[in-house]
Amino acid sequence: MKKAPTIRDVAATAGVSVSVVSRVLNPDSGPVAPAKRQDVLRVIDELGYRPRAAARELSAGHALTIGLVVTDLSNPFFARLADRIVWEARSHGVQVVLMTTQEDPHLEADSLDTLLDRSVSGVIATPTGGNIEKWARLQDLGVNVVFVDRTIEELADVDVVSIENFDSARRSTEYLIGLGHTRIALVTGPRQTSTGRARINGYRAAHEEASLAVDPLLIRDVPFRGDSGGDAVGSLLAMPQPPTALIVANTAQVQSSVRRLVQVGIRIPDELSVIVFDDNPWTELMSPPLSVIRQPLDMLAVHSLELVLGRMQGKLPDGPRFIEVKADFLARNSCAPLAQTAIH
Amino acid sequence: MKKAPTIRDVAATAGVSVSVVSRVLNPDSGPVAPAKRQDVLRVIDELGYRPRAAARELSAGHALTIGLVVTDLSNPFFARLADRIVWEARSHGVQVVLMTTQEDPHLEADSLDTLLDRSVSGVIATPTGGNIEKWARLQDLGVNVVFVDRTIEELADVDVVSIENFDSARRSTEYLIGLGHTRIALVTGPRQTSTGRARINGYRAAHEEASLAVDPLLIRDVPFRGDSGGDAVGSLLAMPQPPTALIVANTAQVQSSVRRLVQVGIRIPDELSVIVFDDNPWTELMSPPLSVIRQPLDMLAVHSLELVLGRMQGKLPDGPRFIEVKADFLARNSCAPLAQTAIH
DNA sequence: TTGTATGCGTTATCAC
DNA sequence: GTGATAACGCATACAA
Repeated sequence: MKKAPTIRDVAATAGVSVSVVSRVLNPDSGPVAPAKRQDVLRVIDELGYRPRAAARELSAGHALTIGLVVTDLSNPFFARLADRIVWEARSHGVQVVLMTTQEDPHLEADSLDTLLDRSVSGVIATPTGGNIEKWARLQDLGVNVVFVDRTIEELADVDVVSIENFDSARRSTEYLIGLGHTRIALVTGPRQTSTGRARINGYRAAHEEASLAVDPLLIRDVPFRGDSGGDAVGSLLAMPQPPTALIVANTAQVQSSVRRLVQVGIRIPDELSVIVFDDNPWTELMSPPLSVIRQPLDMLAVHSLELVLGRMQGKLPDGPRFIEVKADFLARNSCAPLAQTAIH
Repeated sequence: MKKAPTIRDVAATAGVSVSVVSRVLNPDSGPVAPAKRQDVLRVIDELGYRPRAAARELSAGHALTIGLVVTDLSNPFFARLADRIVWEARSHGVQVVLMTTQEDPHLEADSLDTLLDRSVSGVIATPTGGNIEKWARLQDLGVNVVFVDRTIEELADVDVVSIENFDSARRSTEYLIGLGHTRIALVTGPRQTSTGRARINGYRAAHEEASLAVDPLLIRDVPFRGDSGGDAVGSLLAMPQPPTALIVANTAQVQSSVRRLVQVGIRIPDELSVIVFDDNPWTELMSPPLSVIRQPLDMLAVHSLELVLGRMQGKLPDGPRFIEVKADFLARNSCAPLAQTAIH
């Protein structure tokens, strides 16, 4: 177990001073004679020298690193988001430290502290909704914060990237109304979240548009964690006058919801039309293939990274940005006109 | 945008020297009077002081960080593995920097360099198979390396955690043979990988045991990336004498393989019995629910983390460890006796 | 028990 | 063009 060479080793064996080596390492930091540059580069290669990140960061005051704070990587939505972000970040030479919160504000608080210790220059996060002061403090310390998928409205000055929640919910609802459904159930995220509210509003808007009353009992805002989606589905199906259509707009609860549907053996779309918010490949493999609102998480990833990096390089105008990306509705075979819907 | 307080700020406002502060920060590094300790702790809290990681690492010579190198987070197997590892690591106070390789040795090489720069004290990885010297160098520099799921046999002295590949393949094959099948196809990973070979051997062993000849054309070792699984399935189904059973033992290719099966509309298990290596929840949601070899990635995660941490704390005996965890076979409804299998 | 001084590896400032 | 040298923030050996 030998120890890694330092800039001094390079300087010594190349017969120059550390300043010269540093300058070839950071090309724009000063002049260096072409001949010496070659020498130094050769030695660097020979010795396998690599500058230590810790030293750089200490000197620079901040790290070429961003924090990625998601709730849970076992949710394919976040997993794929993370995948794209890591990938995109790499191509810009920035590392990603990953933290998960399990939707728990305490764990989130922990993560934010740690990120601060690391002096990351940016954070991409799906906030739990708590820790307002902590997020503010982070920003105050010069960390660029970008929220993705959700947001915290109390927090000014933070960039946000999300899908068109209102519109997506409205379109799905319209589609089902167009099929003749009047009792459409909605399983969505907590009302405390921006996402949850926007989707409920979209659902409502579609009803108003069609002069349809909405039965509040058909709207279930459930937590992101646990089996809440499945439970909601169970309870909806047990209603005296059950819904003939269902929209699962809580991405984290799609799997649990669908599992319940499969378990109770309800026939889709004959007995129930179904639309889910997801972009999971397996929705296509079911029978019938599920109609989905496909979340373009490539776009989410690209935009959020663009934002942090842009901020880091100071090449973005002041003032928070709000980017909404369109989510496509993909009709497959899980929805049918009400006419052919059996009576329960 | 104010700047974060340093240890000096704390020392000053607490009316002590930096060493005292440092000692309360690192309890076992020296004595400090109870009264002063309280003072310092109070000031730390008031100022919201947190030690900077970069400075600590520079001083210590290494970081309380591990690198996690996986091929691809859009593969749920790795996503969930990552989730568990991050979770487990957090509870031990170590951060995780995440990198993906896309199965590309070049990207992997890049990642290893970066990890070196960061002076991580440990790496958990799913190696691509290349970069032998680089892995060796990493170890030589004192980085604890743990391979998970796969391994590189040329590399001595590295800890490995994997599932019982040979046994899992053998049991699946035996199960199908027991059902009367004699033409069992196997889609697995590249023969260059330890995993791929072990699974082929297991498959072979089951055949020998039953005095059954193996048709080499039924064994398809395909890459981890791309649609190779689907293509293999297509080609298998097009054989003059197609298989009556299929084992997809390449976790990364399960989705593409199953998609193909769904596309061609083959009836499972009537026309084809199917077993896949996976632990993905959606396998249960299909009709019929797929029989699977369930990879206990909780165990993989826990063990690999235990190994790196154990090495980091020097509390593990010398010499490489090889941990194999059992994978359960879960019979669902995608396999049927040959008797009821239709003639193609 | 406490404080002072030095080093960790780099970058940046400034003389030369 | 180049080379000392002082930060950067923390830990630590050593002196007090």
